[in-house]
Amino acid sequence: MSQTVDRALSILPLLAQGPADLGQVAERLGVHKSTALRLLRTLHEHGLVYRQQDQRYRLGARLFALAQEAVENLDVREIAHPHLVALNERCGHTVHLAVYEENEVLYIDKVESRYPVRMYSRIGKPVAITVAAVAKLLLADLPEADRRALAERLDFPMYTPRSTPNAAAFLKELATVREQGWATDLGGHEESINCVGAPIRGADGRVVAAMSVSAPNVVVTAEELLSLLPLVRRTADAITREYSGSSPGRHHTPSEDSA
Amino acid sequence: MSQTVDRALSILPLLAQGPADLGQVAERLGVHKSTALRLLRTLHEHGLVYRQQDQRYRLGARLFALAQEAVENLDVREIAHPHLVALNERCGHTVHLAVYEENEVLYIDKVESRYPVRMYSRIGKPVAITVAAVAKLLLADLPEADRRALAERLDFPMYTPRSTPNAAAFLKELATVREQGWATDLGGHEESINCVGAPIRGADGRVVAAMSVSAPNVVVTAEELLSLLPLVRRTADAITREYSGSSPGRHHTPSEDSA
DNA sequence: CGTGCAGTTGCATCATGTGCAACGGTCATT
DNA sequence: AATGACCGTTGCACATGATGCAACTGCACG
Repeated sequence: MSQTVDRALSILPLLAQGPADLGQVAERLGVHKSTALRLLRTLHEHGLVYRQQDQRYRLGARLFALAQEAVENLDVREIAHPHLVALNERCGHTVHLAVYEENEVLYIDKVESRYPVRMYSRIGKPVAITVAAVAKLLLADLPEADRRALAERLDFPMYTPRSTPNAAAFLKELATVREQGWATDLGGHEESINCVGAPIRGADGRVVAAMSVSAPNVVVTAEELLSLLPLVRRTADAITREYSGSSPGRHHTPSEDSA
Repeated sequence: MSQTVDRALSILPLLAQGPADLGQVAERLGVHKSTALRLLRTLHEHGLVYRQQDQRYRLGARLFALAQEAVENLDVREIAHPHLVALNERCGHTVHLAVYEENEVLYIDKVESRYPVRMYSRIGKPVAITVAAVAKLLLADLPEADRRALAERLDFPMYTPRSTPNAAAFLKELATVREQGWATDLGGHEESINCVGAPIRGADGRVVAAMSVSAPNVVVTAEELLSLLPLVRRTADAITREYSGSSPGRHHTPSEDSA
């Protein structure tokens, strides 16, 4: 909507692919060098872009700062974290928390076995949206039309023989997940890794986040992992209760909304 | 330099503090609501900003994607990583890799004991620039004038009684580090954590990154950790050799540059 | 010593971003 | 129920501010 800003922001993904000099930026943007220069300077002032010794530009540090601050401030994450830690202490496995946003699913917290290490290593990276338990949970809650539209648009990479193969199977899986209120990923992403997950809901009943417990085959069998399901669901429900109950001050009104 | 872009980008740190609605954004930007709307829409189209159900805006997922891609593409990181892993396998402790940029020091890689987990949990967060071993290494290499100017500008929080107390002590410490070619942090940030670090240099001899090994008191004493210094230095030197030698294709000319 | 290339600057033009005022929807008040 | 306040949204006329050009600089290379 705003040409100048639009052009400036287009520079970011361009630089994400690797450093580029002024000429390259101008060319790939389709603008005059002087224009590109001014845009880059503005980005630079805000720290989003950094100029290395060879004069080429690359993405800057402030970007990390922003991403960091953003994730720190997510209400759900804050509320959920202690619950995730507690769950991890009881079962010992890796615990994930994820949200859905604009056709992407991303992890916003993770508790690793033993160490309570928040690791954002996969943030931003395309999560295996067609197979991950948390992805199924988040997508299952979308209105049917959206689910259908999304399924059509997706690729279905066969990470393993047990990966979701196509849109039809995916939609069926989502329907199941939607009905039963929990989800699994049994070797669909990595042959030897299984997950069980449950949804976290807002005051209006809609799924706002999803959590899962993951463990490799060699530690516990899929059956053993599934036996944790009640515990996982109880944890998710506890988070749901706290989240939908305690934050009426944050949201304008915790009621309405339909779309 | 470009007013429109400048305003748009100013929205990001604003939203990093927490979600805000249109009115708040417009007010804090000092522009008309309709202007703020158009800027937000543009940011939204690029995924940098997300609109939650209550219509308020917060930072978007693409931000993480960009930060992620950016860090993935850092040459030093790529080259250093296997060396860091090898070092970790030999000594078992946590290994960090950091760079300096625009008055900030940030971690770009980390190898945790046992697990080769890349953890960006501290990326973007103000690293304890006055005490961390890697920070000292990176800052020690700046031209003296810059060091002095920076030291004046800094705060010197006393994380522990052993933290660097003031600018004078800091500059002295940097001089020492500069001369000896390695640095430590003995309980200066967390009472029980010690670190030893060494610099990684580019072809021109300037410090481009720094690495360190950290371990808690309870596992190894400071003396024991210091005994790892030769190993740490050898690792850093190995990275230096590979980095300054092998990448003549990436940089225009691996020679010149002085500023 | 000249040629070519990349980054930078100043400037005239007009495209673009701007603020205003008016509309529509939702919620709170009387 | 009806009223009023508030917030997001739209269309528009104006002039601010972004654009591309051309000329200048500094550097590297032949």
